[in-house]
Amino acid sequence: MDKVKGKRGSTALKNEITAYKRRRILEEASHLFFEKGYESTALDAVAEQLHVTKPFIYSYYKNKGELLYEICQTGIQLSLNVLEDALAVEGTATEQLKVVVERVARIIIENQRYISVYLREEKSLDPEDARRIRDLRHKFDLQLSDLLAKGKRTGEFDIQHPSRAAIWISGLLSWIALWYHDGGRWSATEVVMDAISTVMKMVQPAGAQRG
Amino acid sequence: MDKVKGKRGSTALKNEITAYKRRRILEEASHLFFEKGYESTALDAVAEQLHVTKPFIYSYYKNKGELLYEICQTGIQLSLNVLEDALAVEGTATEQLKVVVERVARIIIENQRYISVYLREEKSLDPEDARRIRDLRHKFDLQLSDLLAKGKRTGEFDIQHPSRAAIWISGLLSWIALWYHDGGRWSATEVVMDAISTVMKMVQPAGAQRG
DNA sequence: TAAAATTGCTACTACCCAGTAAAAGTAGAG
DNA sequence: CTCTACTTTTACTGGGTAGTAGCAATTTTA
Repeated sequence: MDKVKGKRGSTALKNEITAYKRRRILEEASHLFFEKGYESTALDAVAEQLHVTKPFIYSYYKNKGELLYEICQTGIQLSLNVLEDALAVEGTATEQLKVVVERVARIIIENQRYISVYLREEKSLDPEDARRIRDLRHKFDLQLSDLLAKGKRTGEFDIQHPSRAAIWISGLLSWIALWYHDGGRWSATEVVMDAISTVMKMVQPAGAQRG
Repeated sequence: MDKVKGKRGSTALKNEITAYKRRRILEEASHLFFEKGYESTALDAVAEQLHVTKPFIYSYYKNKGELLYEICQTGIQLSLNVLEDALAVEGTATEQLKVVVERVARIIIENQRYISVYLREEKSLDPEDARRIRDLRHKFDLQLSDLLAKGKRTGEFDIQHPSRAAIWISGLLSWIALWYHDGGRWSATEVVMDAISTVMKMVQPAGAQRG
């Protein structure tokens, strides 16, 4: 029996279970926040989806705001991670940009709930939390901007202002979260492909060939 | 004394005053909904801004939802009107598209509050109201799509699928409402100009000159 | 100036929901 | 079997707000 910090038994497994419960709570909360909006969703409704009660949630999350923070943070952090992974792939700016757009578009479609809850509910976040997430987005835009600047130097891209171009591109990607829906007019793959070619046209110099 | 429909006196002026009061209510409501979100804004707060009381608002609007509807509807209707005006201007598809993007971008910046409240709070709308506004947006996308299709036929535009391109373009325009802010890094004019050149690059065939 | 209509406000209700205290239930250790 | 630690629930409070009934003030009409 280890008395380390007052805990006993197989803490490893216990932590996994706790983590699992937290994930499930987050999942159902994100569904409901996405469907009905944050303020219109009662934690009792989230609890009901999980067949538990509200105080159950409160023993895994400090309050409703923390739940919102984790949802918003998750979406943005995932996008940022994917961007950084994609940038690590060797290649020309053109090749890298294609990989970035493809992967980020995919992750946004897969995590649509998280991203769109963030875009819609930013105002409901605790100001400090909002700032932290804005910093992540800023990091995203900066890295994208650096890539565009690199492509501009090599002559691959024709853009006037990399940081403004980065905003249009990250906007185009975010926009997917706001209108895409499963089983809609277009498949995820079509949307991703179209996002790639649209972004490439935005940056390609006049006279360039279609990639 | 005209007993027409139970009204008397100078109904014309009275109606103007009533309309003015409704506009003022809408204006303050849109400010607060924009700053704090719809559900987090109490009608008492709106009343306070106007130096009146809540029942005052209820004598000009049926309920809080009607206020939200008018705000959302206003923003979208304005954009649609501007699009239709712009399409009435004679010219090639290229010229028309430039005019469309310029005017719509401007109207979106001018009416940012209305547009972004709509984008964020669509889920809080009465389903019937939401449908009506979605129809307006759909009309917008269709007209834009027709313009793109026309440009494609004449060879001015190189796009695979006009209706998907229309979504990217209307997304790019809507996106402005979500990140632009007065006194920020870029002026309204810079943003509008950049929107135009970005959209034109999205549709221009390979080998085309910068406009 | 008095009646009638209109306009706005005071004061209230009814409901919803975030958050909590404390009890009940459950499982492992000896 | 029972003590202990942990998990989940029952049952509640407090604060906030949408919406309303009815009164008070003002303006209009005659």
